[in-house]
Amino acid sequence: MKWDTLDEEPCSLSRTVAVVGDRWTLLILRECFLRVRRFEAFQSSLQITRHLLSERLKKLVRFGILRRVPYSESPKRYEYILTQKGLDLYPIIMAMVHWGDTHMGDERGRPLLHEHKTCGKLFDPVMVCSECGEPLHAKQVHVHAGPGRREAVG
Amino acid sequence: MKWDTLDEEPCSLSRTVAVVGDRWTLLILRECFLRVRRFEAFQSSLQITRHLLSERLKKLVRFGILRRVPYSESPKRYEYILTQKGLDLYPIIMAMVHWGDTHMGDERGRPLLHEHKTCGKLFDPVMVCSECGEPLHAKQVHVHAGPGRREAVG
DNA sequence: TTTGACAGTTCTATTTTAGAACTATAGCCT
DNA sequence: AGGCTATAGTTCTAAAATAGAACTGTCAAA
Repeated sequence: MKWDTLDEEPCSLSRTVAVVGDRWTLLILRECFLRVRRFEAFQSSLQITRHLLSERLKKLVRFGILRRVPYSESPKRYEYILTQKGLDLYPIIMAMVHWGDTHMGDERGRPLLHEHKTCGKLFDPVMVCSECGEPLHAKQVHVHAGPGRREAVG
Repeated sequence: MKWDTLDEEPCSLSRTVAVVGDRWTLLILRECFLRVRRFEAFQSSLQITRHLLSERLKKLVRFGILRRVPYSESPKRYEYILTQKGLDLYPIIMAMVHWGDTHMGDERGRPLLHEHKTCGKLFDPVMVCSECGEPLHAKQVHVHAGPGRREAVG
C-alpha cells in the first residue's frame, strides 16, 4: 500500500484514514477535545515519545486539523488548537467513545459521562439520516457509485 | 505505551482504538460493510499482504467483531461476517466517510453516495443528542467523570 | 496427473516506533 | 554573573511492525 498517497484515493474512508487512522493520532485528538493544547501536556498525559508527538502534531497541522498558535513571544512558544476542520472530527471521536462504552465496558461503569449543554441532559450520540431523521443502521443503507469513483473501491 | 493492554484503559476511546485504531483494520472494515467476506477478496481489493490480512482478521475475530463461518466443507473454507458488535461500528465508519466527503474531496465529487432504504433518499449521516435530538457539536458538550474513571484520562 | 482456486504460513528486508539523551531559549533566584 | 527550571523540540540506537515474495496444504476439474 502506498500510504503516502492514501489521501488521494477515490474513497472518502481512505482519505480520512490517511489523516487520523492511527493510534497516536486518535489519542492526540482525544486530548485536543479535552482542551489539551501544549506539547508538554500532550506528552505527559499520553506518555507518547517526544519524537512521535512532534511528528504527529506536524502532520495534523499540515492537514489543517490543528493550528500552531503562539501564546508567548520570547521565548517563542506555541500551542495547538483545533480548526473547524478538526472540530468536525468530533462525530468520529464520539462514535468511537460510544462504541467503547457499549462494547468494551467493564463492571466499573463508564469512564466519562457527556452532558449536552443545550438540553442539560446526559446523552449518547446517535447517528441519524439527514433526510428523514431516523437512526441509521448498516443494513438499511444502499451504496451507489458517485461521480468521484474511479475503480472498485469504496 | 503498552498497546497490549490498551483495551483495558479507563477510557472508552482507548478501548476502541485498541481494536480498530489502525489503517488496515479500518480499511478491512470498509470492505466488510461493502459485503466482502472472503480472504482472497479482501486481499485483492486492498492489496494488503496476506500475512497482515491473516493477522488482522484473527484479531477482529478475537474481539468478536467478525465471525469465521464455514461456507464449504471439503475443502474447509471460511468467510468472515460482521457480528452485531461489528455492525455497531457503522457509525464510526460512516462518520469517517462523511468527514472525508466534507474535508478531503476533490473536483471529481464523491466516490460513493448513500441511499437510506427506509426513506428512499440520498443522505448524509448526522450525529444528534439521544435526549433532545438536536445535532451535536463539540463546544456544546460538557464532560463529567463517570464511575469507571481512574485517573486523569478520558 | 496436472492445473488452478482458496486460505493461509514462513521468510528476509525495510520502515516505523520506543526510549533515552541532548539542544535551545529565556525567566528567575542567589 | 552563574546556575536552576520550564517549554518545545531534535537526534540517536534498539526493538517492533510491515512489505513483498515465496511456499504449503486441500480439494475439484480437465
